[in-house]
Amino acid sequence: MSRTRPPSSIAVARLAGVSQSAVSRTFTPGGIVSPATRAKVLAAASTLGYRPNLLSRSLTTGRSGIVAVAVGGLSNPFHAMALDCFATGLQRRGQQVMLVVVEDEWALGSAVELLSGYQVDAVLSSLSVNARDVAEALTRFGVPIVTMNSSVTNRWVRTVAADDHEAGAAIAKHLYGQGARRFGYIAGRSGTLAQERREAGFRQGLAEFGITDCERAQGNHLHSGGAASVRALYASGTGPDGLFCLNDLTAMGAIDALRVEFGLRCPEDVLVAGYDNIDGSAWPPYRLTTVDVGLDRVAAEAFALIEEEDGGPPEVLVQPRLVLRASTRS
Amino acid sequence: MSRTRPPSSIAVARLAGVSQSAVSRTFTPGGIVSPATRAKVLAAASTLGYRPNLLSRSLTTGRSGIVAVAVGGLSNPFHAMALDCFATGLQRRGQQVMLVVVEDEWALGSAVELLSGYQVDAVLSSLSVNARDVAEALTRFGVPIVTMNSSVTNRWVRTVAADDHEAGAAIAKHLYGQGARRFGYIAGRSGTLAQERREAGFRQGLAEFGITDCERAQGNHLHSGGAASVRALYASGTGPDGLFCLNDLTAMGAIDALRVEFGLRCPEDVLVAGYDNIDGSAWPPYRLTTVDVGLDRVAAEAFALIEEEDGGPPEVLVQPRLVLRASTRS
DNA sequence: CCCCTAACTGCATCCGTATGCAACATTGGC
DNA sequence: GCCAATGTTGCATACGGATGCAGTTAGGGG
Repeated sequence: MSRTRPPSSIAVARLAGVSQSAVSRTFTPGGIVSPATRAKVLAAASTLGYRPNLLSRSLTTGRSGIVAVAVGGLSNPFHAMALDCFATGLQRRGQQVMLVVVEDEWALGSAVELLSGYQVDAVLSSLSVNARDVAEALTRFGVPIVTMNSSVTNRWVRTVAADDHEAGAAIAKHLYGQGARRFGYIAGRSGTLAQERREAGFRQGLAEFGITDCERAQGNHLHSGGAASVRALYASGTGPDGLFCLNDLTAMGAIDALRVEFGLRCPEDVLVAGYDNIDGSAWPPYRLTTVDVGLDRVAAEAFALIEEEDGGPPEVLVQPRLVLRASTRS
Repeated sequence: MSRTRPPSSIAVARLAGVSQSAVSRTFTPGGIVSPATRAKVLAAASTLGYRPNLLSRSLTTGRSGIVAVAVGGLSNPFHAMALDCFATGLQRRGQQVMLVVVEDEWALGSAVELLSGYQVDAVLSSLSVNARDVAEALTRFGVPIVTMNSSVTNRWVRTVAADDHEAGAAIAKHLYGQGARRFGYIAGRSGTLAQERREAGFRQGLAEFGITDCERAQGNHLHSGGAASVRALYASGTGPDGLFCLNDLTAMGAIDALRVEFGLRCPEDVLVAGYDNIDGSAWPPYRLTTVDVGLDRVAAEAFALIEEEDGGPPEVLVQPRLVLRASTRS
């Protein structure tokens, strides 16, 4: 596509019969120009279709106005929600979003390396950083990074976390209160912090009722993993009657498999709870009890963190909210 | 966050005892430097943690390496899928993604205005452009724009379209073949082209069986709109026994409402088909017959278009694929 | 009517990198 | 031992815009 260079401030200045600085000042917020000059400049700019080149502006100002957002696979609605939240929030604040889709925290490292070349003002990530060497690598770029649920933080890597432990315990208490006595937990793929905290909280919650047994299966954060886990848990003998899944997608897969493959009803035979409060969790086939982390608040805290002067807290905790629905109403 | 400016090529040059141009050539693909100099430069660069500033590079080269992607609300999984496709494809091609979340095509106009200030090399959008003045506004920026399903195209605004008309007709034929005789169509909010083509194709398909009656309701592209439309269609008397919805989310809402609010079964009482083939459409409660537009091919064609020299086709058509599932198996 | 001040303008320079051009060194051929 | 060809290097400048500083102008007060 043969692109001719767009008009520069010099071209506008020439047409308007003023200096290039006058053009620059006209388009710089807070720039001092007389109304007459401003009018001439704006007229010339509009006939030429001039728009200031924001990249070269960032050369002098040192701020690009670009914030990078790194998210995991968008086929998980939670990641899509998080991205939507971050992106619209940033747009409202007049910042641009550079998107990176990333597999895991190691990919985050190389992504940030690349992004630092684009002088991004900050990086927001819905992934967590739990490996010390990844955190150190990220630190090298001198870019403020805000992640979700990281266990490793430092001057440049901060985190906004939901109180997953608390939420896990609350789910345990709720399930017990609804009459469940044989418990199961369906985990995610890797040992992420969110995952570990939810499970630990759940088990501690159970322990308070003197329950130490809790079956466990490994999913993949997706619908298919929930279904596969149910197959593993219920294949022989009686499975759990209270099931906590690390996220909604997993829980929905679990419910579907319980019904279709084992003829078990939810909530009559098995109580199921999830996490994330994605749109689908509220639909009639599921009516899933779940946990809403409050992405709006997470985003707001993240925005505050990247503006924070040095010395801000390395970790901010947000209180998630239990969403009770029919999937756990016995 | 007090950020100290990152090291520049001059700093590296000084440390390595060479000229700034030598540093530049070392980091420019195809740059001519002797192995000895390159080694010195790389050593100095690594001790300083130097990364070339890609923004100032784009100042001289005229290409930023940034492609903008504009998508509608990400709570619709289809948009999330499209974004995922575009983003991973662009990343693989070494381009960066600037994301804009946008309400409608008018918002697209102002978004592109802003983006052109960032010298994006191209704009990909999962929205369609149907208003002539929007298309003309977009043209002013001299940025190649590839949209989905636009009815207005020109030198700068091209489009990759799925053959929605054909797909709509195929759905009609399929529903008729499965025994449906009273038909209904649930539309989207606005008069987008995709929407109109799907409906027109559906009606034409019905016409081939001599059917000219087709009830109609207006949804909102979301689950809630499908449910509301079903309420409108089935409130009085017998509703349709063959229902085509402009997208999967709407269809899933329709199915849920049919079952929960009217006690109607799908597919036994009503055949329901959707469009998009989002993940959830395959889950047991729905097993939705739908249309897969083949986002991979769409993305590939879009990439080809933005590289095309002048004179490429303004519109590329992609053949969608019918996905038959239990929701239409009588 | 004059002087001082405030408002504005343009000049020059800088931001970090790319690149045409001339200068330079090295090597080989004769 | 001289010249030319080849391969490197640095100098200078350009990209588009922001800004300190000095100079200009207009306006107000005495």
